[in-house]
Amino acid sequence: MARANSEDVARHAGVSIATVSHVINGTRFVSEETRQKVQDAIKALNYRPNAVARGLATSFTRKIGVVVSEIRNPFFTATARGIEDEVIRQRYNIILCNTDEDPEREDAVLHLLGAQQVDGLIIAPTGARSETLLGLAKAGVPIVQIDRSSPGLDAPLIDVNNEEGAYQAISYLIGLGHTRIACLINLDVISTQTERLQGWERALREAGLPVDESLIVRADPRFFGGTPDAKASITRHNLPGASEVLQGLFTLPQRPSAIFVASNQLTLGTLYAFRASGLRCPEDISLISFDDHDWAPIFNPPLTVMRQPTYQLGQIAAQLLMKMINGEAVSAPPHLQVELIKRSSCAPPRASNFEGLNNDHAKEVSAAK
Amino acid sequence: MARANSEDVARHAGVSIATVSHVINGTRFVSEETRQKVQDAIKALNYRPNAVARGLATSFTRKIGVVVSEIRNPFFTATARGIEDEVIRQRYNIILCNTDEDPEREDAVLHLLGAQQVDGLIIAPTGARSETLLGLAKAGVPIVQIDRSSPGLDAPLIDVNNEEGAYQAISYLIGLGHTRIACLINLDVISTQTERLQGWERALREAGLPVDESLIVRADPRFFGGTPDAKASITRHNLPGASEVLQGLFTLPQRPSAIFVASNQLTLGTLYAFRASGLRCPEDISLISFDDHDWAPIFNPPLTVMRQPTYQLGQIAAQLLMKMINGEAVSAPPHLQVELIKRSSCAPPRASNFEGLNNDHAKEVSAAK
DNA sequence: CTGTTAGCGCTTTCAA
DNA sequence: TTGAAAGCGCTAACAG
Repeated sequence: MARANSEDVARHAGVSIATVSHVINGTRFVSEETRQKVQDAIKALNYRPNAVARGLATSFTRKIGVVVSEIRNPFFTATARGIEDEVIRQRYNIILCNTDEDPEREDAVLHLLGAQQVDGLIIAPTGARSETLLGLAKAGVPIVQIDRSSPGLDAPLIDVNNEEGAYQAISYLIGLGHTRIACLINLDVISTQTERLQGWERALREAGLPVDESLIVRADPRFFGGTPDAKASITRHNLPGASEVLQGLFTLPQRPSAIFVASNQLTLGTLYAFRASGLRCPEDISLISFDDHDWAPIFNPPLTVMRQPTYQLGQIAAQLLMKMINGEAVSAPPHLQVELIKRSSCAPPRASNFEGLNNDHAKEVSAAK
Repeated sequence: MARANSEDVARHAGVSIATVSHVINGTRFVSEETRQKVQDAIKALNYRPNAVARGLATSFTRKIGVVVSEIRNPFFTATARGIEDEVIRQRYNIILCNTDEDPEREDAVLHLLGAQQVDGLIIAPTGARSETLLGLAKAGVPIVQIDRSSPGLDAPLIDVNNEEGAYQAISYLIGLGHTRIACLINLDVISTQTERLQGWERALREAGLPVDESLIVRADPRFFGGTPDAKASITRHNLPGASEVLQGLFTLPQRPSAIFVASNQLTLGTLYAFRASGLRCPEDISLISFDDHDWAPIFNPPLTVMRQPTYQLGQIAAQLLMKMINGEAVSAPPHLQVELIKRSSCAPPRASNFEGLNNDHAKEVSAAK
């Protein structure tokens, strides 16, 4: 049962193929009578226009590319959902691709997306400069960047006020009385991470606190925590590895009394490390992290976080892209705002943190090895 | 800077357009010499074949549709990732669509996908019979179902042994000494839910335990828990609503000593309800639920779950679909196996569950109203 | 108010 | 070993 095409419809309705096209697209006047005949024929033959043929003729394919590092990262999951909800209303589809922060894979998917003639692109670029991406831009493909920006690319970026958000988070901790606040980030080729690091530093400086480089810790971004699933294909390091990074910090003579986690992918690993080191949160150490999680409010302790409007971020990116596709002028939008959600993982530091207890923990940790 | 097409390449290389096509696709012999000229021209012009034109000519678009109810459900997120990893190797892309378990939206996305001439479809269908889906199947579009099956559709289904998994979960609880085990499910038009309910019932019967219908509770499947994000557009009920459903159960004269949650979307809501009712897990009530979460191992208590191989499920579905697209014969694959992950949310029931403590809780709850 | 026709960029017979 | 040319299904001048 081959699908009918517009010629079949035209024949069935006794009109020309052009008329069929025009009643479908409402692109020129058609008398009520013929319009009805065409509609009937369409129904009778169960005709569905072929978007591929249309795409070839018009150069509009009604598909956009959505490129993220990892769809399992809840940040991107929500963003992708926001995008889809937005574009589906205009009968657009999204082609979803993952890069794993790997410039090679990014390159590969961009080539495919280019070949597919997507009408536009929403991308969370890897940190690396991408000639392929620049080429797409030069070829006239509308592009919107999300979360971070790609070197050399002139395309609107939808992101949050990372520097300010981090500044607020650290200031909150300082207000609680903390003076040694660690900062955990992942890849520093990702602009969000460096921006948040800057916010950390500015807050400390403005408070007249020392900026101790040893409190900056980097960990593998591909760590998602419990890894209940088969993620071996993309996971370089496993659980103990991520935990170890933090444990080095926790056995410092002057252990930090609080930790700021700049990446949602690192939060679970941090919580694991607390547990492995026997640190209680917030009694022994406070925690504030970027991104909320649906389990955060009922975790023990409920997590204080910097929430990002992820779904909305996707929506806005999609709205902007659709405008660009429609040839409308667009202006660079302002940062979205992060929001401090105070729950219970931050508390004033206890005096004991800096004395006996700290040493006890250090002993426990060494004993565990 | 318009993109070069095969004609440009042909001209530049001094050969025919047909030859260009053949060197690109390796579809007939071309002398080493001309092949080289073509390759050079391709490089010089930075030529990229247009997949849309190719799709029109060959009727293979190298796109497959992936239809899930909600990409933010971690089950589908992982599945989608498994699919993408699998198909990207064959230079296929996925078009991702959400249905929200809404037959109308399902219908809409299926129409779009059909128009886009996808080479195949992987779908977690809503419970409703879909003429559009059946039409696609009849039109010869290869289809693989995941997680659940659509009424009347004859397409391979990749799922887990739901009935058996539920049976194992309940048997485990019975082995611990539980006799009143509640079963929380969502939409009973979804086959996974009814299958798990059947497993619950069989385990009880085989153990000679009473099957008390009042222990079967249905809750809104669109509940994701803390909803840190703007999900208003798809969420019918809010937090208190979901919690209430459970609280009715917990104030029963003979409160269950354990609860089996048949949907990962209901787990967070259950944990909220525990908290709201002042029930400690596992001291007052045991919990076992379908699907693992990355936060489950470090939750308080660490959650005992029935883990599903989600990523692998996607991979297998994609492998099967690619075979179908390539015209290979495929046979219905066996169920994937769920795995009981024992952590700490299940414990033997305490005598007090059935006496004083129970009434205390009932009082607390009524007092709270 | 409607029909004819030339593409869109590629694949694929059929010839040579 | 290669080329010419007819589509794939649709849109959009151009004509009437």
